[in-house]
Amino acid sequence: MSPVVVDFSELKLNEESPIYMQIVRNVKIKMVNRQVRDGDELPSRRVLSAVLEVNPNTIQKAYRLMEEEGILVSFAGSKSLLQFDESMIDRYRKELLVSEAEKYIEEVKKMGLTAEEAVELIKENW
Amino acid sequence: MSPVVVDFSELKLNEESPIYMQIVRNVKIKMVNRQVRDGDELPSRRVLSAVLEVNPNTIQKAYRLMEEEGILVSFAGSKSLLQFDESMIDRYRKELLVSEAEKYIEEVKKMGLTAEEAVELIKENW
DNA sequence: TCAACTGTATTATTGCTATAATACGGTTGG
DNA sequence: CCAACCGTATTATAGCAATAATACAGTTGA
Repeated sequence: MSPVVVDFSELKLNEESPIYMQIVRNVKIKMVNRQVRDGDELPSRRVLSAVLEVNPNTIQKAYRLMEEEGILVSFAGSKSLLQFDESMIDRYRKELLVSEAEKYIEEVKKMGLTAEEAVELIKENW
Repeated sequence: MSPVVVDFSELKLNEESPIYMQIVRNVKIKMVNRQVRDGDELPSRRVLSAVLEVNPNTIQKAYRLMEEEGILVSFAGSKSLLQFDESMIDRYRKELLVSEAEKYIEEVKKMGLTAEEAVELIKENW
């Protein structure tokens, strides 16, 4: 069976948060969306740095962070493999979604919106 | 008539964006919420730096940015006054609200939510 | 086998945000 | 008048993210 190497070619980086955090976040979103599976392989640091056009050290920082979170295992001189189960997917899904909702709610409350107006604003801009 | 000096004592700074930008954004929100009026006076750089416990240079950067946006006029050795009209309030209100909605929508779409689910998530977390 | 990869580590440099410590000249109120 | 404010400007330092250029040892596949 051919190895499954995760694709990052569609990832668009922005300047609102550190690149290494955007990469970690992107992996979590792929987990939630079932675009990656337990055991899938991440591109090497050097390959991904070329694909995303960022420094290898930045990729290393992202990978190290995922290792510390326990979703990535690296073997010296070898592959880097994703490692996670359903409970982690559930946790990340909730974390990602609720934090986005809370951010939105906090900001529109500052501008005096009601829940109904906040909902209407979402529908208008969907 | 006693001068109206804008209050910043309730402003909570975070570390998600530069302080000087948070200050500018806070003034715009105050405009939208009618908490400030055209002609109101901002605290001096030194006073606000003491209130917010940040460096005077950071306040200067925020004030300079507002001058460049045309909502603040400063007189050397004298007061700093807000200057804006209804059309600017309308513009800022739309800018602030739509950008928040778009950010939320973009993120939850990444996780495959439908418009209905996105709305439900807002209601649940309101 | 061995060249080409892999992960890992180090040092230097750049840019931005923020702090710190001053300095200078204009404005103002008692 | 003049002390106490004001806005403005400069220089130095620090931390973080990111880049750049290497280096080294382990793994792997043709």
